[in-house]
Amino acid sequence: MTAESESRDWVDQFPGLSQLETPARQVLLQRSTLIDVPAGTVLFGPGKTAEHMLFLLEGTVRVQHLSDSGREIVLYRVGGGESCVLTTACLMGYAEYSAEGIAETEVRAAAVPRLVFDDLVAQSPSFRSFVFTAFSRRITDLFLVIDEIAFQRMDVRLAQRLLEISKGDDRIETTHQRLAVELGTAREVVSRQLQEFQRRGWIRQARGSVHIQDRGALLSLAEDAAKA
Amino acid sequence: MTAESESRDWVDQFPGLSQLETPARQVLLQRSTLIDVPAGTVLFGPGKTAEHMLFLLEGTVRVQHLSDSGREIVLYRVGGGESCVLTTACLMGYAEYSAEGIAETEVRAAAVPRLVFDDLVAQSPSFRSFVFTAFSRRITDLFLVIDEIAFQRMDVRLAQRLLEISKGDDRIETTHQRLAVELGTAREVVSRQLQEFQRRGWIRQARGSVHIQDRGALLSLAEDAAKA
DNA sequence: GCGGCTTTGGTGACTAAGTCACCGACGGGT
DNA sequence: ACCCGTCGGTGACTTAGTCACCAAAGCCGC
Repeated sequence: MTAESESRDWVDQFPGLSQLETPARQVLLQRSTLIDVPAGTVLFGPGKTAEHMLFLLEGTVRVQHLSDSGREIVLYRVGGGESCVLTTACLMGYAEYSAEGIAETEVRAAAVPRLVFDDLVAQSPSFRSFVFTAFSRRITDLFLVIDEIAFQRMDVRLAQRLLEISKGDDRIETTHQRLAVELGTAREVVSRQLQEFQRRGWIRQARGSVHIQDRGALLSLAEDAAKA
Repeated sequence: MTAESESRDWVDQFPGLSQLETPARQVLLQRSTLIDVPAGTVLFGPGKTAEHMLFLLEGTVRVQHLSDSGREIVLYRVGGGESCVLTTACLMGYAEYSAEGIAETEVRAAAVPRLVFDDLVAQSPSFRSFVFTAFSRRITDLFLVIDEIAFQRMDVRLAQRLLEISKGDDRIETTHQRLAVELGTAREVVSRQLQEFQRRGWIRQARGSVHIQDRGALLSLAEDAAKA
């Protein structure tokens, strides 16, 4: 597959755009730019104005909030086949970013300029639907995040995150501090929970990494949420 | 002012729609319906599909989330001159409500049918801008809610809420249980904090109400957030 | 290879918040 | 007057967050 045909096809990677009308699809493909950025790049953040809407093709972007008090919390992740509504929000609307987006892996994305985005929203019913769907999914997701922070026990949340981050692989490369930011808690709390997990034989710890030993046990703890 | 001229003018109550093009304004006015509902009405909630977008003219709507575990938390309020993006989200997009909206006071609103809404988004640049602004404001608001729940002390949050709810009047008609739902915490926690406030002479309690005695003290506690 | 530095993780002691179980007081109804 | 549901108070306990440190592991320059 040549680079050219690849750049013609990226729209197909978005389930929400499968119904996209041919003219709109043409506009999207012709007036967007493919970009590649290395892991760790800050894609957007306070003070940076967005002039493009991003459609993620590969990789994941972590969106986190920096509180006034200097603490951080991970809000959500955007993966391949999704668009980043936060850039959309700032494209069209209101104020600045109050959160930053960081490439967790190498990221490939299609950048759509502001004016093209606006035009597509006006012209294409299915593009509109895609955009609003993304917004409402994000909002209901945030409701769940709030719920989790307010009412869920830390051990359950930590187990969920470990499983979520590990994605199949049993070895997780991360520090206690980073896990604390994931959950919006303190490093000591994570350290103590991990010790307890290790004591029970569910994980093994090493400097800078966690090794899952008993995925089933973590899973059943993580799913306590449902039964409660 | 007759009922008719009043129904022609409601668009002016929305700062975000001041730039609205005349044809769009006509469509909005002619194809919307004014509704009045008494306090306590559930405007939307799980299982109810929305066929209208709501523009609030008078009153406030409280949006709260019901967690699986049966607990609740107040997410935000929508007041006069604002539109309810959650209904918008569900109009256009994805899934069902995961939250419910309750009229806190008597509410007057303009209801815009789904198709008219879609049409306006397509036709009017400034309507688009209004809608996206509302979405992004809501999302950044939710970020702040998350931040508050995760990192703010309960006494500070309670003081903030008391001031916010009281809006000038020193007498607040509410129960400890309701305040607990506001903050997503337990009733006992609220009771104990209120006792402490009373001990310090900041408030006076009575069954079903709280009387603010020292607004300044509450305010300085509430603003601790900034200095920390 | 050594000495200092930073990053990472461990720990105890304490405070804040949430949970559980229970009680009593108030305020309508009938 | 009595019953009952709502409202608030309380003690005992668990969980989470904070603070102040410390020690071990990697890193870097020399």
